[in-house]
Amino acid sequence: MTLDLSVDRSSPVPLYFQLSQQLEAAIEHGALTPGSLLGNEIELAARLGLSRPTVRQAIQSLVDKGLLVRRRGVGTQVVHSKVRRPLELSSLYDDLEAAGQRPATKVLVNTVVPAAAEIAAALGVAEDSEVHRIERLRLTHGEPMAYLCNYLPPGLVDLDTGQLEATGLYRLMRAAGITLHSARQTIGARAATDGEAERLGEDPGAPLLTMERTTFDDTGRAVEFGTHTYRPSRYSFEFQLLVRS
Amino acid sequence: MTLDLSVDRSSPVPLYFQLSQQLEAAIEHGALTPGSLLGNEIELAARLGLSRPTVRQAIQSLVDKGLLVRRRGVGTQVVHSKVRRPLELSSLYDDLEAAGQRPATKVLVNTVVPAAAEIAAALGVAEDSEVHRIERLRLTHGEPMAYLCNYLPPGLVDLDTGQLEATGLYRLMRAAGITLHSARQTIGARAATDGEAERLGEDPGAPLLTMERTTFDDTGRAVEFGTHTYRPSRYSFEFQLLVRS
DNA sequence: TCAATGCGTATGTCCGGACAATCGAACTAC
DNA sequence: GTAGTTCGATTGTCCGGACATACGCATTGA
Repeated sequence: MTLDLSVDRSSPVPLYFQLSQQLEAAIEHGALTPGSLLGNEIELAARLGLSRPTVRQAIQSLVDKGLLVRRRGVGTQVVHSKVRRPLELSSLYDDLEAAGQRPATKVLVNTVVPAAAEIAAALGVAEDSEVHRIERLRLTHGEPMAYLCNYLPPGLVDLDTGQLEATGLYRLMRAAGITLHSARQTIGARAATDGEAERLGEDPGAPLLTMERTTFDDTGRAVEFGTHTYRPSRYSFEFQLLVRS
Repeated sequence: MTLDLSVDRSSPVPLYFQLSQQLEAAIEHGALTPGSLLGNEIELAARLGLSRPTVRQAIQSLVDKGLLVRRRGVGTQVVHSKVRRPLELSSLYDDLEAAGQRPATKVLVNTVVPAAAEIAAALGVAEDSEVHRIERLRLTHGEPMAYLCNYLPPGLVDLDTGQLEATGLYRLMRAAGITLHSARQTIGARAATDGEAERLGEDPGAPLLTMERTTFDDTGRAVEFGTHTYRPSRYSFEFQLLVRS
């Protein structure tokens, strides 16, 4: 069966984007079965009344997502494996919400403190200058799941405790006009201290999953530094990687 | 100072790639300082004797890498933050080698076993069909750092114990003509069992960092499944993320 | 003084075409 | 029958141009 594709030239949505979305939907929906050829670009362009560069741009975006593979002299085919999340920079809150977990947040601390050396270095501010400090407990199904401690440079976001409990930190930052660009992460493990064990409902010495992250906006400014600890029985990092070729 | 750029039209290397490499080198080297504008595409194309699409392709590849940011009506500027590793699908061996650690590998088991249910499901083969099983101990500075257990479908790679001790598994697979495409990973933590503690030189119940991974080639075939455990005092996952926009 | 408007500039999108490089298969010669 | 060759198909690279869109800034107006 030939795929039912069409584009709307009166729409403000770019043509290549319309096409790539339709192709992605067709793959998701099963209309394009894994391993099948996509048909050559020239003919596809002619069929849709588009130019080849436009069609190529649409296909390329799906190749970058890992859904398609191009082979010179052969064609473009659909990759078998179901790519779920190519590991984007996401907030724990969004992740849980997407998984249908209905997360709850309890703000333990929301204050301004002088920056310790490590914090100042990560955020690129002067030592002992004032930074925001937020401590939160994230719960699912009424049980604590993670303890989140974050630091932010002053003046970037208005950190309202009520909003922090209703949504994620990243969403607040984006709403404040910050363009998130990249983040440097370290994931490790260690034994719980007495205080951590108490907060998370674990025993002292129990294994904890830890994550440390510094986030940058598109000007290269550090906009957030956080140290998180997770209960490994209730959370693990799961993601999909693509080879960069 | 105007940047010293040039392309070699007689080279088989694509022009856009030559340009992107020179730009990347200039950024790395500091000739292009963070935050500086790159100059408009039209003029850059004219200066190099290239067309604008070619210049755009070069710039776009660096934008995808997170080194540049485009702003319509403004220009293209260099991002401040130093992007190190955009989290590619890499082997532990290569990572350690790149860090100058000189890793050592001890192959504990290299055999063929019937696939248990979990393994068969991950690799997409029939239960109890034969699969390769490899158990390795990775050491740095003479100390154990990770215990790696991997399963591979039969007939893909010739698993020579000597080669396994001299290099990483991924390198062997690539050498065997396998095109690695994507991998699904889960990172977590748990307490060490008695056997694990013994192998890694930790105490029973000590926190361990765990990673489970299934790797696929570009036809969507699962080509490897592995469960790894790391000593958190000696290893943690460190990487850089980019927002997909 | 401050807000609204207009303009220049740069990137975003799209077109139509050309030639090269590579893969797979059919074909041919031994 | 097998190995080497040719050839068609398809993607890779590159060109030159056109118009749309958004941002920053200067100008203008209230």
